[in-house]
Amino acid sequence: MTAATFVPERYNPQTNEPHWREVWERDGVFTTADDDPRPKYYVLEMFPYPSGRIHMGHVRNYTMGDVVARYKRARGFNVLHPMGWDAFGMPAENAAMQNKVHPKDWTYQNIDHMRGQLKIMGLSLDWTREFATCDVDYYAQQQALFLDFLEAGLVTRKTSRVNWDPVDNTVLANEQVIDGRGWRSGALVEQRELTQWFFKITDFSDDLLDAIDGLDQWPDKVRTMQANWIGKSRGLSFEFRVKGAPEGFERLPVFTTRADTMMGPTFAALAVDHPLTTELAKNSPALREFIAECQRIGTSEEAIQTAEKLGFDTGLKVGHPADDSFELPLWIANFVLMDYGTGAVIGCPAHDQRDLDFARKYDLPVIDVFKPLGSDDAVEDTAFVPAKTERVRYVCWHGETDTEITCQEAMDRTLALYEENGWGKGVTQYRLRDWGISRQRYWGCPIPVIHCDSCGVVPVPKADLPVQLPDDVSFDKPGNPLDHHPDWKQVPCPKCGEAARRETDTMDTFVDSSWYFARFTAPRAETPTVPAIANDWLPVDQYIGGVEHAILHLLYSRFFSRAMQATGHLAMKEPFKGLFTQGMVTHETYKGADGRWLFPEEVLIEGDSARHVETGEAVAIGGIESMSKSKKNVVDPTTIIETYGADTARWFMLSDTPPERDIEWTDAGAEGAHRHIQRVWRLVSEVAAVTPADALDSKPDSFGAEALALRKTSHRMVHAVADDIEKLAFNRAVARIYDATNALGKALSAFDGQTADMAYAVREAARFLAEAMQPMTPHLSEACWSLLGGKGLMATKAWSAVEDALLEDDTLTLPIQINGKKRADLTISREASKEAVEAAALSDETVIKFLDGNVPKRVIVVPNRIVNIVV
RNA sequence: GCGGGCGUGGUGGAACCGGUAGACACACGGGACUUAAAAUCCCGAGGCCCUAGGCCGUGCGGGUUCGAGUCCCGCCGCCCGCACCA
Repeated sequence: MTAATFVPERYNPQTNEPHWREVWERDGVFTTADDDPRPKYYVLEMFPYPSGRIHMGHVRNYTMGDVVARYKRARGFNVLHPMGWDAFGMPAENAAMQNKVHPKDWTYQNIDHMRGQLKIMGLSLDWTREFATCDVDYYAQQQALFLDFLEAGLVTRKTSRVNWDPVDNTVLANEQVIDGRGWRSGALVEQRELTQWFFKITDFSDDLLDAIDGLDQWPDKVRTMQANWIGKSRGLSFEFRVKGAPEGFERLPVFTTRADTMMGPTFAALAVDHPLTTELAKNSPALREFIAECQRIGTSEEAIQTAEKLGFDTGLKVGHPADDSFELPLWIANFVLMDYGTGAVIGCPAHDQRDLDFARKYDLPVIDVFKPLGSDDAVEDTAFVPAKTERVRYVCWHGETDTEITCQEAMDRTLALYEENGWGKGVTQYRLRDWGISRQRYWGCPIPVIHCDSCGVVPVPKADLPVQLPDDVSFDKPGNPLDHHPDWKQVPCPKCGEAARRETDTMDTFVDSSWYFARFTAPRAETPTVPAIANDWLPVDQYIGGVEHAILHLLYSRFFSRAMQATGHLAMKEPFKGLFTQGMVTHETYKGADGRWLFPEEVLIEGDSARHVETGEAVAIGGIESMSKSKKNVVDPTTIIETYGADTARWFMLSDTPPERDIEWTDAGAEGAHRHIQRVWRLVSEVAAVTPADALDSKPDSFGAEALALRKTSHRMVHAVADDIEKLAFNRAVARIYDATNALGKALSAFDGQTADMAYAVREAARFLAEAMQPMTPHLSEACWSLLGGKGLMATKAWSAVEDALLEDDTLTLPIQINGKKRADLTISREASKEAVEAAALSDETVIKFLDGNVPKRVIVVPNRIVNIVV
């Protein structure tokens, strides 16, 4: 048979894919042993919340992780690649309220369904290690960790504010507050102060900040965001002397990062929840009304900072720390945060935009402390906020006039002056706050403590763990079901034996996800970790997930590693050695004539316009946005996999778009991906049919030009794909594979079946193609491998070694520029000296023509790169 | 508001350290095969100028450099996070 007469069968993913998954499962190919002598590699994708169905974002995330896992396995590593479920959280309780289904049943049903969906993706996961964070076995160990942290002094109780729905009598999450109202009741939200549990993450502020330097396999943007979140700053701490203050409030601590503006404040302001504000409100109905109004904004910093600036003049005056006779009016302002600094600020409108907006609104004076060099313009509606390193002219500065120094110098001098005179002192401040973990909800890990009237807060003895969630709960009334449960909280005090009450708060679900990666190393252990095993596997070599977790989840996990180290559960501080943040999956949006969103399958696209599949009504094509249920611009992975197979979905997710960027799902793209799968199968089938099965058993002594060219392409492809996968540049690997596929196709159509060198090159190219695609399209590759007579499973095969001699050419083509513009090409030996290259370039016909008799001023030769002739 | 990121043909993108801008793919157009269609294969293609050839071109405006998509300064647009969504 020849290539011309061979008619291949179409590749059928519906039969092939389940077959290979069964083989992998039968052979336990992806079950990981801890005692395997090979070097360990731990690859982990952020585990999913069991919402009910997997979405395309999961497909993308898990495909990327799987490529790394399969590739590393081929490179000889003992790979740990587990999967679990981030299973506690609000949606289960919402489902319970709406559909009368128990959160536990809802969650485990969702997990069962989603596990099935993940399995058909062909992921190389060790399912024997699976767990859900709502498994009693998991949260029991989390409670043990809590008790250890408590004992180690890493846990504290203090008050903090929550969004309170006065109609439903329940605490609201920030996302449940919409325009200042409760999402269900519509009531205006209030704020309440509750005593809550906190992890003392601020004990590690400096360490969490300093250690960012060592996270050299993390994206710079995430490192910057974490550093900014911790927000270490050096500034001036001083006191306001409050004239006519209520008793105990005569002196108020204040902190400012811009000490150099202390010559120009025009007001002082307190947070709405500052103790003095509360005190003054006792005798002022107007202030109480003002506070209530501010509190309707909610507790999120975003809402507070974007709200219109509001102020209330207390009528009190405070003295400037350097000159008590310089008096500033004391205001209450809604943009001052109680959580940062001391909840009191000194307002210098000329050099802070918020202060300026506030001053303009309430007609407060604006004093220019400094001006840009060469300008005498006074600030109008834009504050002048130069970088600390910028030189500016200080108009009037402690007796000096027109001093030109940098802001940093001015700050240093102010600090020194204040310390000398006892007006204030330099202090270091952090933006980072302790981590409040208390949630007034049912579906979370119970906090294992007991409140006793005589003994106070008593930890649950470890022997009494787990504190299990009761199953018999009702969601008929709002609020925390644990709190209204008839008897769950009634327990004797472990210390004195008297009647006491269980803590009814559960933990923030971020706690669950802050150590699951450690639990995967010993998922059934009766302690949180088995340190010897955990330390062998951790840190996670490559962690992959969405950018939306760049700060909180990752910072909390970093805290947990430190806390687990302090309590003897782990030996390392940093949980994730390599981090990759992938982009989202987007899709076009569609709206019907009545303005309702439409699912993509309801829409028929015709050129630039669209209409409804059934009704034929005109459909408006909207923007390309992140897939979301609310906008219906979602594509169900299961449908895609049923239509095209998992390999097509995987291939599409890796093609074209760089993994860190958003990818747009299009039908055309999916079809294109599928065509490639079919094409590879066709080519490999053809190779199997037209070349002898033993073609690779003996290597020909020499190769003709075409065979050599094909071999160069295949070897370079395997080499480059390996490099690209190491760098997680999957889209580049895909482009390389397309290239090699095209080369194989061309070689095959010219192949007459006679020459041994070409038979060898073609077989080799086909095997390399199947092999390089294995991490991405594992089912197809397994089928190709089998067809080509490969021994054993592709999934367990070692990555092929390439021949270095085939990777580089002896000659290369250099571009020649004249005055920076490309004018000619020069083909020359890779080994040629600079002088030889220069001589060859200057004697080039085109170059001579362009020089037109002019003598080059300069010739720049960058070896193996470029020649630039300057005339 | 604050913090972070991104922006290159009709589209997704490539260009590794500042060195040939547009690899590879999608969509499109033309051709081959076919009774026909699908599938497949081949060819074409950033824009402008009449061609040889040249000019312009990486969101916009400046700058540094022999040379800028890449570095610097200033804008514009879009996206993510903001501590109780996960």
